[in-house]
Amino acid sequence: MSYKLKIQEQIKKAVSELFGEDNELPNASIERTKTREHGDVATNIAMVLSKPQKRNPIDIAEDIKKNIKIDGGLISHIEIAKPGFINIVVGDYALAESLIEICKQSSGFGFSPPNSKEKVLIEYVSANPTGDMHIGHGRQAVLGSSLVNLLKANGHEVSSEFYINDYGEQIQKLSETSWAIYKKLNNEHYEWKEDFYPEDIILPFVKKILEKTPLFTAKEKLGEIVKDLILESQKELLEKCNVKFDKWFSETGLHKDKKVDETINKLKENNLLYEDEGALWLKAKDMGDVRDRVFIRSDKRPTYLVADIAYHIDKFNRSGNLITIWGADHHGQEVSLKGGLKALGYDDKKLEIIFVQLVSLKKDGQEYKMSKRAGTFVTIKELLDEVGVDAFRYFMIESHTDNRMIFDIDLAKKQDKDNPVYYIQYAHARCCSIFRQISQTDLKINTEELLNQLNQDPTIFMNLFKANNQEYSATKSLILKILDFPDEVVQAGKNRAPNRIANYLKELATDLHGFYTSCRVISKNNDLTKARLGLIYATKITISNGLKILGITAPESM
RNA sequence: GCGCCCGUAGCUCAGUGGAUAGAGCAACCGCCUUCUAAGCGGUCGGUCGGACGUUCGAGUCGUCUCGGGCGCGCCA
Repeated sequence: MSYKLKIQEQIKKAVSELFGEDNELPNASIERTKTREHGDVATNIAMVLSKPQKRNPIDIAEDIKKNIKIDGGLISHIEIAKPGFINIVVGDYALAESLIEICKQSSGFGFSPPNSKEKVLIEYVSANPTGDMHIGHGRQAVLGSSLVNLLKANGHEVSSEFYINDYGEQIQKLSETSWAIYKKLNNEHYEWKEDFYPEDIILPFVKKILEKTPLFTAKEKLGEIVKDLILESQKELLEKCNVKFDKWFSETGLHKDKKVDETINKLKENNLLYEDEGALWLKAKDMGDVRDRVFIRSDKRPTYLVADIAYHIDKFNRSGNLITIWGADHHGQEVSLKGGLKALGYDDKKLEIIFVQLVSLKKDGQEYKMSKRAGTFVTIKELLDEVGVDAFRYFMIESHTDNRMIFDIDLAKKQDKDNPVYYIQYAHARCCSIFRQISQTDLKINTEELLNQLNQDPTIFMNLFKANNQEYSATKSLILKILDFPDEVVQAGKNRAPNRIANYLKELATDLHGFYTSCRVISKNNDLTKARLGLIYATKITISNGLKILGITAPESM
């Protein structure tokens, strides 16, 4: 049990002794303080109790304080502050005990037991197989893969999926484009339409195919192979970014298996469709949408939206909880998708759609929309080649998904050194470096033996606190920060916000660097050296576990 | 016009209703005979777009308003 929970229990006990057991206080909390002047943790419980008890919060706080044991073990000091805060200074012994727990849990520190929570299926990226993925897809890819890791860290059974839009207009257009390029390469007459995909992107794929199979009679066949090649290249690129999917789900398969027809029939049975101008429409406006939506075109082909409902039904049949990540430009589809699902008896609250705001570009101080034609288009590959996968992922995960990302190309290129990811990685490398050093000294400290010792005996860690003020302060800050990690993982998971982990790691790195600067780890004092080594080990583990969630490497040296 | 998202330091952004709003970059001043200076310490920088409300307490919640982005196709 964490020191925080232990303190919480003590307070609960004190409160129930004073005011009775049945005090439900949803607004009461115990949280880490921002400044040392307010202790290490604080609770607002006296202020929350003030109204129902009709008493001054300060008086209540004083009473609670009297009922709490202050012996330097769990709690070493309590102070009542202004409006009614109870500020608590955590005892050194409780911290030493907590450090032991971390060493024991090691690479599992901060993580809930695997598959201890419900199943979640996350669908993301799902880019069209029609060419290069831009950094907008990159943002979704990094978010999605980090979220997969994050929810796993929270104990969920998670699977991930990429929905391949290999059906309909887009793929038709891909066939037409490929066919025209094919004809051109054979010096035959060809027609180039305005809305075709860019020649420079499709051309290499067609060329590659023609090396093996020079003759084609059907453009659909050619288009099919081009699509497969593009998919393969997307897969490779995403894997380079540490983005992997458990399943690549084909939209065409959905049509072949009559899943789309089934969905249409069910919607018909439920009287949710009507005919107009030769097309079948969903009564979406009744569901709160801005207008009704076409589900079957007048030429009898189903639209993307009805296929997406069929796809989500398929996902629901495989997993109780769904997360779908979309670019913000798709938010208009949410109401009809959820409305359709709800009307067919699925719980739309079990489908969570995360909208990732768009990425726009900044070049020479001016903002642009990403556009191939205007030359303001940055692909994942370009950026990846420029800054490497770690910096790429950090860049993409750093800011919250609700924020529009304005991507400064020049800054990103410059950022190879300035990127905060190196600050975090350097902290990890420093920890590793100390362990390398210790093996070279004549100190009789064997790392493995030390860790075995640290697993059981808190008295070794008590040596950490025999220090001057500056050392003590740096040490305690670092310990408290490490101990925040499990809470951060939970909070980040609940909020679907892996960027919080990035933020947390930055703060942890700051505390490590601070500790490193003011506390020398390897010294003549053997006990102190052991204790500090243990703390460095705990730090290293925490950074590494956090970076693992973000899909970023934790280098041993830099 | 309607719907979704965002307005926090010069720039990029953090900030589960808590106390004196924080980092990084940029600018300026310091710190390497000792475990990696990709580091540390300090200075400068703010009407949290604005107004009203809820609350013991609001950057955070609500209403309104101003500014920006996106969407409102028989495209996906």
